[in-house]
Amino acid sequence: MDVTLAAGSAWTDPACPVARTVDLIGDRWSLLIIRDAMDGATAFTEFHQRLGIARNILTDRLRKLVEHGILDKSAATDGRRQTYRLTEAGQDLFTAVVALRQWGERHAFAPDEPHSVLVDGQGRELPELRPLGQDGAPLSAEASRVRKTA
Amino acid sequence: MDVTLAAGSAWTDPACPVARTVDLIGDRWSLLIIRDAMDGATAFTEFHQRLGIARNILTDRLRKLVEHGILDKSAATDGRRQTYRLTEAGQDLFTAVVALRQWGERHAFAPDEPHSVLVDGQGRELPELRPLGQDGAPLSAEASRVRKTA
DNA sequence: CCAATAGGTTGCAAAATGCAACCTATTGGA
DNA sequence: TCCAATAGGTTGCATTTTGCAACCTATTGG
Repeated sequence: MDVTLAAGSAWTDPACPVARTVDLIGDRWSLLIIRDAMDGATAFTEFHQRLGIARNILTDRLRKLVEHGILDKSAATDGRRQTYRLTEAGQDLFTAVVALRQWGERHAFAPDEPHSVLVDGQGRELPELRPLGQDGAPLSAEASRVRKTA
Repeated sequence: MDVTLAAGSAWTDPACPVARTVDLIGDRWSLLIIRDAMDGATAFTEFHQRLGIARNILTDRLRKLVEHGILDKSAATDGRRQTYRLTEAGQDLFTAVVALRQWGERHAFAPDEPHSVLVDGQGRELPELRPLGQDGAPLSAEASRVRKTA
């Protein structure tokens, strides 16, 4: 596998996986495009209507997401449509999207404010995601640390 | 609790917790500031040096993160320093940071490329985070759906 | 065969970002 | 006691990114 950012641009912090991920999808729109793709959107117009994003920016973001191996672009059977689908790497962002969603539910809404809910096949809300240590106990930021590369 | 964006600006998608979270921390720097705060950074200069961010932008991001209840600002015992600490809401972003980190480890590095590693108190790497259904089985994006608010 | 649909591109204005110089308060040491 | 260094900003200006609206081309269904 060969992973690259745009030609002529460099990683913000090459050794840090968080920074690399932010470099790839950390703008105002990419994650929402991915969210909608997970919710079934596949066509340009569909993303445009759901998001209210400017068309030229959407073009650019879709191109970059394809470039970065997160979306796959193909011609639909209907010859005028293009189909954008999540690659395996794109689907693997599900965990991150769920984590951001659950944080938003807890901290970005007033207690009485309604919001959409992510449910499983049986219509039940998902349990809260939490990092665990190797021993299976919940792990906090203070109880962990970043081991720098040699 | 009262949650607001900047005065004069509106949520990109008010009913969606993912979108609200992105509105709050979805720019090139906020998540990296939070990452460094989790790694022990507390002072303006410390963030500036670790990130290589422009000073005026750092000032702006720190102010917004404080405004949004993610960081807390206080005068240090050393009268010239300010101390920025994660609030409870800020610490609660740990799950999201871990999810983004683990995705980056899996998809933003070539197999032989070195990267920093997050370890628990005993120096052991964390297990991979995965969303589960109420039944405890791993849940994929396709097996879930978003239930819109009435 | 023609209007509607789909997926763009282009030009220009507005906003966000980055850089470097400057400013003020506190501090520690000679 | 004073003064250079430290810390945390602010300001002005250039560059980059974003947003809006108009335009373009190919395909489709009636």
